[in-house]
Amino acid sequence: MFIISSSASKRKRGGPGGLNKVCAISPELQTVVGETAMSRTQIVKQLWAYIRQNNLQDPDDKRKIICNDELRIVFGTDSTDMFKMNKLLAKHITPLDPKDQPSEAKKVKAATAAPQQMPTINQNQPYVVVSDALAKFLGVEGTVPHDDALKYLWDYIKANQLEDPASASILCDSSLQELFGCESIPASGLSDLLAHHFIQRT
DNA sequence: CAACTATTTGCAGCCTCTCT
DNA sequence: AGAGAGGCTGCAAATAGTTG
Repeated sequence: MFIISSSASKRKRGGPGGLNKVCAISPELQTVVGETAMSRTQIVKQLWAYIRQNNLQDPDDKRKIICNDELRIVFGTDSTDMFKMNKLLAKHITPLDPKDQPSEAKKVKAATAAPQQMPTINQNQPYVVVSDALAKFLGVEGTVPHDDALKYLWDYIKANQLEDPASASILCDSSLQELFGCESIPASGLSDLLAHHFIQRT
């Protein structure tokens, strides 16, 4: 967080690839992050969300991670730390078919085109005014950070075990049915459905 | 080929503010 | 004015692909 604000001018290089490249996720790791393919950064993000959700951080040293049964299968150890975690993650991340990569990279590249004209990356994370139904679901008064809404939704889905890995879909409980108006939704379409509840950016 | 990209928390150093 | 306390900022570490 501080790195971006302090040295944004210094960090002009890098790009859509690297850690932002979408990779395939092993079945073991899929049970934790709930996706079949994600970028490394997203995987790490989801993993930390999972760790917090299940209180798997060592109280004495929050960089250390105590593995539950699922993480033990993934990492093959009872405990690890945030640095080793990235190393162990590499075993569960494999590059997607090269044919698929250009389009994805292109998409991100297009989004970051003309970087000299774009002030900072933080401007891509505005607050959005959400529908009453979503505001009620999230427990907010009407506005919410765009990314946090999706994150909260995933946290809720995982907490209530609403994922169906077999069909890569999400089973809607009463709250989600009220929000989305259907009994199940494809995991890949979650962000699109969520976007329907965004009224305007602030 | 080095730098950059994202993510996390702890630690060190610097700066500012308040109190004596 | 000097000293102490507290807050803020930046770096460290791992990962690998992309870019200049």
